[in-house]
Amino acid sequence: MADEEAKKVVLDKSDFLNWYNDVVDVSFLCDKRYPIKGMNVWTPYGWKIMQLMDASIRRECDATGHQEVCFPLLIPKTEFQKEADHIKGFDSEVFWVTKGGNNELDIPLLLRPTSETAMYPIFSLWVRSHNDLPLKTYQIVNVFRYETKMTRAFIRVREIHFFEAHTCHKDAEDAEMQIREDCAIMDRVARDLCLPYILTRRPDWDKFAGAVYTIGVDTLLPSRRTLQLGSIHQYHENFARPYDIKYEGSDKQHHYAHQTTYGMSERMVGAVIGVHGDNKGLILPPAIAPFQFVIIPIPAKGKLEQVMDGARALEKELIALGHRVHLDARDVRPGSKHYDWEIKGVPVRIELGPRDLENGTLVFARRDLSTKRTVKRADLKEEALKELKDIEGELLSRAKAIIDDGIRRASTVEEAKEHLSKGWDGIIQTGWCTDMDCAAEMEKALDKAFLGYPLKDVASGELLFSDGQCMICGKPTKDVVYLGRSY
RNA sequence: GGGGCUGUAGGGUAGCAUGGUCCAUCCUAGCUGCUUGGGGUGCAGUUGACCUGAGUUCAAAUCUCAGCAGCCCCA
Repeated sequence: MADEEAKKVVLDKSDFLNWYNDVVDVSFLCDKRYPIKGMNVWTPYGWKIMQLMDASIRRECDATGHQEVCFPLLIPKTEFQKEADHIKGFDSEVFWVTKGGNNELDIPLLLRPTSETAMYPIFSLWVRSHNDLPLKTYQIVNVFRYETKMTRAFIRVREIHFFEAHTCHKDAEDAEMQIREDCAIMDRVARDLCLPYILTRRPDWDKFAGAVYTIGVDTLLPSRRTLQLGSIHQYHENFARPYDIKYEGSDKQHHYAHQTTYGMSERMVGAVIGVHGDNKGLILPPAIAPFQFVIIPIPAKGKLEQVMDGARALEKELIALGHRVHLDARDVRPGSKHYDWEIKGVPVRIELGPRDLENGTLVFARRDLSTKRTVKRADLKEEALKELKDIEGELLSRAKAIIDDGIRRASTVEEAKEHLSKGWDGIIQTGWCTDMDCAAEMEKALDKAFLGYPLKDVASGELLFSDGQCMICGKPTKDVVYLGRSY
């Protein structure tokens, strides 16, 4: 099937999970027919979106002094086992390589589920003195996790296109600064995706295996369930000790490095699909749309060549202006081109026909609002920029509206149920005394899981506190928690 | 982790209960030709499939078992 063509189905976003599968299918972002569970093929169009997201991440990492590296895919079992909590966390979901040719391997190798245990033995060689710090690295590679639950394109897969930053610092304070920088990077990347998000510190039982604490970055889908965009981890010396990452300080003493990591994945593609898409298909934010403009020529008898010449000139000019453009020159009717590119989420379709050639105009069709307007050909530069900016603004404000109505406060179970009884099923903000029994009872009463402790804002990294009471036992507490449901 | 359902051309389906009617139905997409062209043109012709393996049987798309894959529900 040619990449340009889209299939016909009836999309219904009110049935979110089916809608999601259908929209991935018809927009053909990946080919799910590869015969291994949870391993899909990236199509040219889907891969381009991922690459543009990667480019956004690379730009931000490079600008903040990170260096891109690439570590091997295989990790010896012996290295993997050095940090106890880490093993426990990943044990059940690693793929093992146990044979080379016909020979059993002496030391089994595993496909990285994440790269701590691949990188840190080498970090211990790289980090010698305080002059080597901070060490800020990242890589964009595939990781493997043996998911036993049902897989879902981009959201739960076994081969994951993954970004991971790994840093080493001289002390805890420097590592904290890194985490704040990570939040700032997240903020800029999320802006490209037009996705607002929620920052929470995960509860202890839900933190990354081996971390001191984990900050989760979640966006909210229209179904008011969360989808994780990324996570940021503070390790302190937890990995530096078993992997012996030490440096000699200016005090001539040897110290363990303090480490952080930051992860994001192809799940962001899932989030963009889920948050922005509608019953006509995808809606892509301009920053990551493979084509920001698609030109649809409207031919007429005897004027085909003139129209095509005009279309080619228009294409050339838009490219020169720095936009990603596609001229759809297929010999099919214009109407079917509209449908095809609508499904694929192209922000702006530009019609150019004989009338436009005569009048010196173009017709802009916006994907997000489904509106058309006529613009002067002479104003192309300004109009093109304005259109993309307007679309970004519209997508962001729609997504913000989902989050704004997605979190509600409740100090008692009754109050929470009051919210939930009206068909609203979002995130509940409440107080928690930190007692585990209360946590379990809370999750059960609300039929939701702990998301974590919300952060006050991106810049400070501080938690949001308030004078409240535990939802279950009523004891006074300053701790504020979010409970919700996730994909 | 437990349970249920499903697997037929690129996609969607009929056939399966009661094995033979099926070198397998229809829609769509593909290909060839003509026609058409500001939101899914129309006509004619045409290519293409029973998930894999084992079993039962004179005979398997259809029954049995296993594997693989997909979907759903519950914990």
